Amino acid sequence: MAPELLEKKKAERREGLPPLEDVGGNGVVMRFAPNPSGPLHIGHSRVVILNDEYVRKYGGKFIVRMEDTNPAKVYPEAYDMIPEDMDWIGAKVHEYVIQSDRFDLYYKVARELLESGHAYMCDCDQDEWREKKAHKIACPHRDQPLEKNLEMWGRMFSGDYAEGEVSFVIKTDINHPNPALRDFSALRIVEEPHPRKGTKYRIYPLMNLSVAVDDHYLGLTHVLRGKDHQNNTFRQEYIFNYMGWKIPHYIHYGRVKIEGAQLSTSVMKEGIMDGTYTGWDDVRLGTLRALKRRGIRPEAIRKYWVEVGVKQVDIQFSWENLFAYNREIIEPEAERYFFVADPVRMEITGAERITGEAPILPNRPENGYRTYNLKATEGVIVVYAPGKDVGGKEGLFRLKDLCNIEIKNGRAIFAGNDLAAIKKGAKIIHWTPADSLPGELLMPEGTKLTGLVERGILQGSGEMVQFERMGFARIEKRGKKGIKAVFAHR
RNA sequence: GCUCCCGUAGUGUAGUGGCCAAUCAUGCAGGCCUCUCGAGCCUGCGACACGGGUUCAAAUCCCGUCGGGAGCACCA
Repeated sequence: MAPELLEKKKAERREGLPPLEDVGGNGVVMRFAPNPSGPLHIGHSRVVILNDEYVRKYGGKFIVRMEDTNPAKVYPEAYDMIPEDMDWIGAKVHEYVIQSDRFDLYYKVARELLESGHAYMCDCDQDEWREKKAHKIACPHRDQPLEKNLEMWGRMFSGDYAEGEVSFVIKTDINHPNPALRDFSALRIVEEPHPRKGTKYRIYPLMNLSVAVDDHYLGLTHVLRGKDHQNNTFRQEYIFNYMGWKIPHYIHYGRVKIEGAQLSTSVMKEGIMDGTYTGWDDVRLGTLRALKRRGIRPEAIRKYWVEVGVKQVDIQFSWENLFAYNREIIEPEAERYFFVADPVRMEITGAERITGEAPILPNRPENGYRTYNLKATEGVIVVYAPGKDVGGKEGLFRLKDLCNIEIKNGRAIFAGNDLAAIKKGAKIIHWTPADSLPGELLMPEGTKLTGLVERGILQGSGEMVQFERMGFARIEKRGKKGIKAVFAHR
């Protein structure tokens, strides 16, 4: 028998995203529909990446649609921040659409729905209406004649009603077993001025109307949305069916639980206002701006979400896994330096001169070395070491890439340069020469570590560095007076 | 209360009836390495929620239980 037949066949492991169904010759048309209430955060990035990946894979069009049909939730600067974030994350957007430019279209469709008997005008008390619906009871307006609906429609537009007094309701099935799917409002009065349109409009669509209308008129073929929209999809399907439109493929992905970063736009906004946060790129926030500042590469975020995929399972976001992908990207190019936090001054005796060198990039020695040439003044050579490593401790230590020292009775004595010391149990620590620069390292919790950084960092130019034995960091400021860096991860 | 969705190692993921005593990544533990709490190499740890059924055969199909999530707004 041929040997290959004896071997166990391993099933091919699927790479990348699962294929999309029913892709036509012109590819796909997909959308990302953010509410412009603030900049994008890590949660948004999932659907952005997924859409972008599919449009790249199949060709077609990626539309970003600003869903600003609730003036109270609009943060005007977001109209500019979102495209910036899309660019940073590396998404290729073919078209931007703003819903507040399309009110007339929503009115037109709503009017058609009213005339075809699939909707009604209702001025019931909101609470009573909801209560009736919960018990499968139709409100008196549900079956009123078209003339009456048209009359109320006209009065809504002419200003006879105040906010909250009337709404345009789409009929579904008042007896539907799923209470979430019984008749729903689709147009309501909003008096608050719109950041882009001022007081031009008073009648605002609710998302189920505007989304259905736009998904149709923008020609969407496939829509990715969170599982929390499942019922909205069912509601919108009523509109599609009433209008005789072809329904795009709606694909629902599971909820993502993200811990360890602030994602609530309102909390972030408030915190920035009152000074709790330094801005939208405060490292404690989960915004893309904050991640950028922390040295997280968009490619790592992309890889992470592609790996997670589009399943309906709810998942736990893993910073560890994201960092692992990021590390893979930055590790080869992050220049190595020593940063000593909480430095302890050490006076090494027993040597007049100590020299050493260390590669700037361990895997690319051709990129050069940091060289150390320390000379004694009045019999001592001064270096600084991390308080947590040497504070109050004794024994044999290896100053990485320099020499061994023996700490005894609080004094440091030169102990040769034999690497065998490591085998004998000498703890490897990092250190910094006497002429080092002040350094500040901003940690993800918002705290700052202060310490010393070796001068060689001034020769470097890369954005990302690795402070050996501490982790990767992004350099924000580099100058003769010192450096400021933001911690990324180990 | 009603309705919908989901349930593979710590985390994410592959797997749609036999090739699964279950894939890959990450994590963790140990080892190697003339020097990092980084990288690389090697070894190990670790999962089909549970119970029935269908079948010669089930992670994969059916039913039930349990567990998780979502919705029932004139927010998105």
